[in-house]
Amino acid sequence: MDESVVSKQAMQRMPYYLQKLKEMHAEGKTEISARLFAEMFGFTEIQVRKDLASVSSVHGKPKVGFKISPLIVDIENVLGFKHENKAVIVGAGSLGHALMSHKGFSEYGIEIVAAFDADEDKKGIEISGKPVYGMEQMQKFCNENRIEIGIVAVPQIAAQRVCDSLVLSGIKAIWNFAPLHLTVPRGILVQNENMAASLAMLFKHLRGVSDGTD
Amino acid sequence: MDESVVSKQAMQRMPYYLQKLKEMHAEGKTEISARLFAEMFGFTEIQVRKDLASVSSVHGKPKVGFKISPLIVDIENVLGFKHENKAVIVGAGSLGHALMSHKGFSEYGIEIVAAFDADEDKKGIEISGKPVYGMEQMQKFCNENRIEIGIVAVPQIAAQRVCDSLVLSGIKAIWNFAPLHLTVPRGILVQNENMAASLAMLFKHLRGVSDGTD
DNA sequence: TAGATTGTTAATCGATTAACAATC
DNA sequence: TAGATTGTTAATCGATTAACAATC
Repeated sequence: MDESVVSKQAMQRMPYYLQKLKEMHAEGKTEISARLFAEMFGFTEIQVRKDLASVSSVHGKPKVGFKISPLIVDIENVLGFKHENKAVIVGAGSLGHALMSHKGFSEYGIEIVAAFDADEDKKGIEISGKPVYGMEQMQKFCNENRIEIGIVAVPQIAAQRVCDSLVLSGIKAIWNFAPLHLTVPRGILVQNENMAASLAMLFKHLRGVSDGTD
Repeated sequence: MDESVVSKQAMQRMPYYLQKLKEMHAEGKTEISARLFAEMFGFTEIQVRKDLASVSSVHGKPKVGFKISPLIVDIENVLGFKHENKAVIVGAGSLGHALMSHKGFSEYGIEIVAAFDADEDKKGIEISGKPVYGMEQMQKFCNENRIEIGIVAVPQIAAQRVCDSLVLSGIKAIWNFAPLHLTVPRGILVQNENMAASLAMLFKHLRGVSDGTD
């Protein structure tokens, strides 16, 4: 009964399995084989098998594969999508707006409960039914509501300052959409939604392997 | 004169170096040492040195480090941020809106030139000075303007269909914001902006290492 | 010169893949 | 039983880290 170790990269593949499993479940299917997933996602069969085995509470059955229903529960548990994790967002600009309006987050176990913005005009408004407060109310609000996640959706120039305020407000993890490195005390996690890095990969592919040789 | 190999992961760290180098350049600084970067970003000194060496066109100088100006150019070249890459976006909802309004993309070498949306009401409007067309115009537009990048910002349910249309329109790379796996022909790259995976990492940290043990 | 910092070569670590036995 | 698919153990691969020589 070792604590099965799920590698960081396997963790990143889990949401894709989960999404497909839910779809198949809705279609009335009951089993999935590693081979089938491998084909769908373009992973190797062995990799999928290892991934599924590392999270599944029940063994896969030779010749049939893994049972879909328990697997859904297992993956949701591993991912943490089962708990409802409360988050606040800082920055009610167009990105903040998009995130607050996003319907799918509840499915990922995250609930955005409020936003904060330095702009006086935005104070007091609601976006998708969620209140927007002034920055000065952040600390009190986060403490009272035991918020653990802060989402940074402000321009680069304000990001570090906002990040510091979030830390002071008792936040434990920061989801950062600003394109820069945030400096935080030990014990606080910064998860970067690194669009620049994504684009870099994309361009690399476009230009092919032969470029910059001389 | 080997083609220096920049690893995939190093590639993802480059935007952070670039951002900081630009900042330092603006402050009038001329050199950066690996040690200093390591401290700033929480990487190891050796890793930073290897990263910088792998892209730098000029050797670093013992005791001083790397010259900032040429390094900026080198990293921009490696990342592909120098060329202006034209992209179209599909889905003019709140996320599409946020992406179209985002000022920083030009700095990353990407230019969003138009959006497409199935909603009749959105046809003909402009968002941040960029036109929104109906879906039926996509293929013609992309061919005529030799668009290589398509951004998918539609709900999950429409994503695969949109993806197929983009491929038919001659797109070479897809930047996918929908939370599912897209199936594409060989040779087409899908770069996922995988928010679910980010959140999974974040939750894992919040709940600490001890969870799901029994 | 002395010392800080780079560059290079080898060792380690983690993740993926391969080979093959186990089992429904 | 036969065959498909799982599970496990070993081999490979890529990235990081360590050790140390080179050099401004």
